[in-house]
Amino acid sequence: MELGLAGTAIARCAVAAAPYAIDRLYTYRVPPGLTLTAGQRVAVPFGPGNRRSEAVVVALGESPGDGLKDVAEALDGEAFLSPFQLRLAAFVRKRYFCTYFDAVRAMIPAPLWFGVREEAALTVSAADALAQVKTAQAREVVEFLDQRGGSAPLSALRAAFDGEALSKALAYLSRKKLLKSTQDFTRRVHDQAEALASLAASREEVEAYLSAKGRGAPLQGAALRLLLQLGEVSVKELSYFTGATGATVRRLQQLGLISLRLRPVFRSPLPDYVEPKPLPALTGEQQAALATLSAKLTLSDPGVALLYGVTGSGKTAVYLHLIRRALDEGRQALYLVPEIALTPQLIQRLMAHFGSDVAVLHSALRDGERADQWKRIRQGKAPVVLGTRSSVFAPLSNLGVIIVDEEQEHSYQSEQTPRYHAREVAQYLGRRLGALVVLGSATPSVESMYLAETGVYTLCKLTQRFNGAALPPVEVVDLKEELRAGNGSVLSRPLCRAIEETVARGEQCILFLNRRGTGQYVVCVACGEVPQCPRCSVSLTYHAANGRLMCHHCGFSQPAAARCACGGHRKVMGCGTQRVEQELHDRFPSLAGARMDADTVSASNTHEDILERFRRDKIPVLVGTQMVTKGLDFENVTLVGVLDADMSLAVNHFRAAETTFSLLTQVVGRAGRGKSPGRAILQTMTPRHAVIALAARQDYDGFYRLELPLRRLHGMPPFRVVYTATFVSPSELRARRGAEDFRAQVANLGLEVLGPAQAPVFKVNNAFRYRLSLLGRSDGALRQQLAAALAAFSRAHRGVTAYLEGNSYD
DNA sequence: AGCACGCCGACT
DNA sequence: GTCGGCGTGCTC
Repeated sequence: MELGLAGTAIARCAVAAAPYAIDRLYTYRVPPGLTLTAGQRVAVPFGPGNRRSEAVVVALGESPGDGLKDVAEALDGEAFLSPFQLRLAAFVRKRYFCTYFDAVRAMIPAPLWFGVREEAALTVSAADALAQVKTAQAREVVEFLDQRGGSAPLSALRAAFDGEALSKALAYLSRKKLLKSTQDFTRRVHDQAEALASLAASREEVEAYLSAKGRGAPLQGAALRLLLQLGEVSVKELSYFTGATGATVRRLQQLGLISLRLRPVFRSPLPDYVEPKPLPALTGEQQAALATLSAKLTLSDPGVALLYGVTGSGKTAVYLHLIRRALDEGRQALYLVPEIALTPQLIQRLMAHFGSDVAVLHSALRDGERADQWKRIRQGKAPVVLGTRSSVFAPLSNLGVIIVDEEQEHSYQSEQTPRYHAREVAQYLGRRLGALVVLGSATPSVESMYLAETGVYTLCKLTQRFNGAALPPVEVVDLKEELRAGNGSVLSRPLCRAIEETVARGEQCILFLNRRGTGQYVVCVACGEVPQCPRCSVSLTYHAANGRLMCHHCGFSQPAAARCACGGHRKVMGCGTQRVEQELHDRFPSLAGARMDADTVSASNTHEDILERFRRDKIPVLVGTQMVTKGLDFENVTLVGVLDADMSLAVNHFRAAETTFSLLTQVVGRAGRGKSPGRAILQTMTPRHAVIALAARQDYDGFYRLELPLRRLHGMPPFRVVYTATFVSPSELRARRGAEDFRAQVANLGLEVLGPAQAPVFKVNNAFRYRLSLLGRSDGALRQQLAAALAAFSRAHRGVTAYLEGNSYD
């Protein structure tokens, strides 16, 4: 220890309570007796009221500092995040305009977050408090607390009182110093462990004990004999096989014959065992791609590769070989997929080759499973990680390869703070850890293809379908013509004929509804009124399952009354999958159908259940949304119908054409994966639209050559970055003024600014949203200037929340 | 954001 | 006087 000059031990922390406007690392004194490590979570006092806030220690040091507050307590026993993850958090903060803590929290799986429990306590006796309190609400709160011995959790108060009145009363009481609130932090999920028993005495001693007991104590005898045979056995198994109870085990432990130890148990969603298989044999083309890619694995800066392979060309086989190579180099592999639905089939394949080296991470896992998969990864027990967007933050520090499959999918873009894009984060990881990043797609995003074409990425192509099968022929049906012929149904005549023919051959069909989230709604037949959300500027969606009208933005719901306020009858509208199912039934009464969408998929009736039934029972028709497009591989499906091919073109977004093309190509690719040839039918209102025609021909190159000049012309990605700034306030005027002010503030940064315009959903939860689009170069200096402008804005505009995002994928 | 402080008008 | 509303300043 230094003499005299020794400074105080300090911790620089990312504090949860610090909003964007004042976000920086805050310095606290580490009180004597507390030892901290960078990456550990702590509780600190913050603000004038010294409310306790969660924080993460980012760095430790010494300083002469005085006037520093003390760290209140350590929440973790050891570092929770690695030094690398802390660096990654710093990158995320800079890149995505969020706070340190937002960035750090992204690295932690939600089940391992701390929850705050807030408790309100009277500081004086209830009688003394009542003597000083005049308002009725505050008196009621004091009495409520008094009945509970002077204190109660805030949640109990919230349940008992009206929200507005309660916050007034609490503010009043704490102003008078009659009330103090405390915060403590608890974790949702705890570690699980199992007890293992083993012999603590020598074989001879145990045998001596057994013969001395003779026929007495049969349970002890059975337990000891099992242990003699097996060595170490979990107490659970010991009880199961011998009937021994906790008492028997305790007695044996007291006698010194056995000892117990705890071993952590990892709760797991993975199958216990998958039959091992050799890696799939590769075609010449696949081998060439693998050779190019694996040559990069050993480079110190392998860069990014785009694996552009037509549907069914066997990209997955290349990935598997690449993962094998990475493992052989002693390194880890991260395999990202856009949808949870894709993981079950992939887990089987990965485990067949890599066994217990595989971990899986996504938000549909149960809390305990998710937490434990994460811990296995952190402990280095699972060098192969399969997961969705958020698993790009998995605690891997020795990555050799990162695969981003279906890289064009917008589900890689996070919709919550931090609004990161997993493909971008993957590229950061690649650079920092010297890992190869492989972007895979049959329809790459225009950005990625542009970077591959200009030599920034390495381009690998797979042009042949794996089994040599031809792509299915595609027929485009003009729905306007159907209407003219008097067919207003969602099923055109050619599609109906095709369904009949397919079913007659004992083959199966998939009907795809290009519905983007919006479901069914109700409308009054008499006055035409559509029930709106009282808090948001959207119509309420009808949910048949609970018979309620619900708002997808704020959670509002109400029973779906059969009659409107005017007395008129209400009718369910919208081309949902339900309606398609109904029309199918009307047209083909004897035909069985299955439906897959957000309404029919649930915890007890998963994707896999529905798909398994479809496969096993040879259900003739499957009707579904987005979910049916992804990676399904059914040999017996020979007809794919797209009911409304142009739906996603109507969206006013620069990526509309790309999304539509990609979606249609994927859907069409679902047909004819087996021995029988497949076919596809696209129903559309705009049969001459270039994107529809190109998708019908499965002509990606044609699409790219059409789209790139348009992007260049409009200054859209990849030529510029679209920054989107959103301004939210309960006051419409303030939100708009805010947007105008920000526009003025960034006027000299050389950006093209569009707006302010009302956001697509103008009002959400009684708050109004205005938006600015800023087009500009993607460079660090500009981002820094924008970040500074945003922070200054937040300080200057009270009551307006501003968000900024620099990679609009949504 | 969340809190304290200070100023003001209104009620009592 | 005391309360609530609102603008302003600060957060290790």
